[in-house]
Amino acid sequence: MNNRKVRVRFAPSPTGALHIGGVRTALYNYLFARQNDGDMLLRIEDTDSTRFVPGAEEYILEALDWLGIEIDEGLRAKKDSATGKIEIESVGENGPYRQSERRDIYWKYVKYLLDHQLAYVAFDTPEQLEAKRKEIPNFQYDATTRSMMDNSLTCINAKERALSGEPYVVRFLVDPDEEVVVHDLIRGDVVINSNILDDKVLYKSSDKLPTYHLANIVDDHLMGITHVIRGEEWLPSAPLHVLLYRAFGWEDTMPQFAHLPLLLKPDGNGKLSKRDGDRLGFPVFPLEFHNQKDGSVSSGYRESGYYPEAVINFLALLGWHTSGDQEIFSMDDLIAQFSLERVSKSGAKFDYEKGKWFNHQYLQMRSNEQLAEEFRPILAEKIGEKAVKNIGQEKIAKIVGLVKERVSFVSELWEQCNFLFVAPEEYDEKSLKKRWKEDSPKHMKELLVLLKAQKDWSADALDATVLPWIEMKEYGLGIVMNAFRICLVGAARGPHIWAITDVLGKDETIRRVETALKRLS
RNA sequence: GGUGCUAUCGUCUAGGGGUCUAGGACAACGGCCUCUCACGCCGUAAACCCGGGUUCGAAUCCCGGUAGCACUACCA
Repeated sequence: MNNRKVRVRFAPSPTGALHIGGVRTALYNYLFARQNDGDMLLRIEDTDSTRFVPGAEEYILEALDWLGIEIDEGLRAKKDSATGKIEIESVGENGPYRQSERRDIYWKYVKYLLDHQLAYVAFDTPEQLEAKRKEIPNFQYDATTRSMMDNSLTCINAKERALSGEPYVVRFLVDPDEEVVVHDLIRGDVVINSNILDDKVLYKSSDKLPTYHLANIVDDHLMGITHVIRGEEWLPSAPLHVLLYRAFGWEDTMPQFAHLPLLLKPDGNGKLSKRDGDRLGFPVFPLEFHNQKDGSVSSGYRESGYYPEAVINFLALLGWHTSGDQEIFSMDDLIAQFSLERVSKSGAKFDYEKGKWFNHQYLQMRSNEQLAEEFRPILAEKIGEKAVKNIGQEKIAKIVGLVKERVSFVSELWEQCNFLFVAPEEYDEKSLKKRWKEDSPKHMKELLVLLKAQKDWSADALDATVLPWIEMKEYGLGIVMNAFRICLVGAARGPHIWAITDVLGKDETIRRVETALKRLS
């Protein structure tokens, strides 16, 4: 058991977009697999056909692909090099990797349980169960109640009824008064008395599919899964899973469990939900999702301008931390340093502000050339493709380098540097009030003369011309420079003034001062 | 209601009997830098849920309480 190759799986349900909490679960699985030279599998758990959402599978796979979470076995995204469209490919010998395609496999195991009196057939309809729940407070289908229900334990002709097509389910027969121990890698031993467990439905004849619990155990066993790393919401059903492994006689190869703390709402308490994102204005999904079932559109981190590395880094630290002070982790850092033992036990509130900070960090690490490339489409939208071409990548990179430290997202670049591409249309009132003085027009007129005569337009040369003049006239550096800045930028903001004149060039600089003089005198 | 899990600054967390007058990061606030706005740098404020016990000594171990969360489906 200890010598087995580490194999973990991420097993989402295709019921919609992949929630950010699910992404973190996938990430931790991936980190654990990579760290131990193991395999990361992806299996689709679609045993509830009624909840299937078209496109969800593709979405999940594409999201993991975008984030750099690689799948070794099972279903994964394959990008068509020609069209860029995402296709699904299946790799590995243990398929199919979609539970709905594994019907035949499961029946064998259901039969085994039935044949060994470890499970039984029940005919109670949902309505009857509902009535029972109303009739008896805290009703539970278990050792204390199964004898009064309609099942193969209480009727003689169960086989005939089932064969005749009467709908039935198969329930797990849970023995009472047993202390079931679940060893959890994060929480230690969790002991639960089997009395509180109910006889879970393992299989329904209506669609010939098992429920999650049965399919999950059978697949994990068949696929050689060694570690089950999943959300804390599964902890209460873990004892049932242990019992199932035991029933099948698979205890010696039963995976180890690790139940991850939940991602909580930023405000108040409770699990982070899609609604919270809508309400508070941040995405809870990695990619934008167009729900084909209900037509809704949900925003995604990718479309909001996040870098996958930033999302990974942010998510990794929501529930896990090293003993040191390191905050920035590349995927390789995480693989090297991650450990399940250091995962927190308590839920983590989702702090969107910190997510922004991470993106800021990663944006600063990018080269100006890279950023210029990313900024280009936005710029083209603002000033036209032709103008962008005329300016050239090199100059755009230079401009981006001037302002990148002020932004967290590429999309914020435009508002920080628009004045370097387009002359100001109007002048910010607040800036004028504070920085445009009575003498400013006079100052600007004199400055204009100086600028026009200037041959060397380098920052140093301009500095050497303008500063002594201000000093000699005793105008005050701040007063002149800020007025000058208003002429060029339209407000009291932006990079160093000589960086601006450098980008603008002599002609444009002079033109802007003249325009301002005309409008502000 | 039942069962389980959890509990350190507003948030993510470090710490696992003495080194804790509790460390880091985000956010907040203040200062420095400076022609502006940012960035950056420096600093300030900010926490051991409560009560018992064990111990010379408890944020740390134990018990109880409280609170929060999760689960309690022919959903996953």
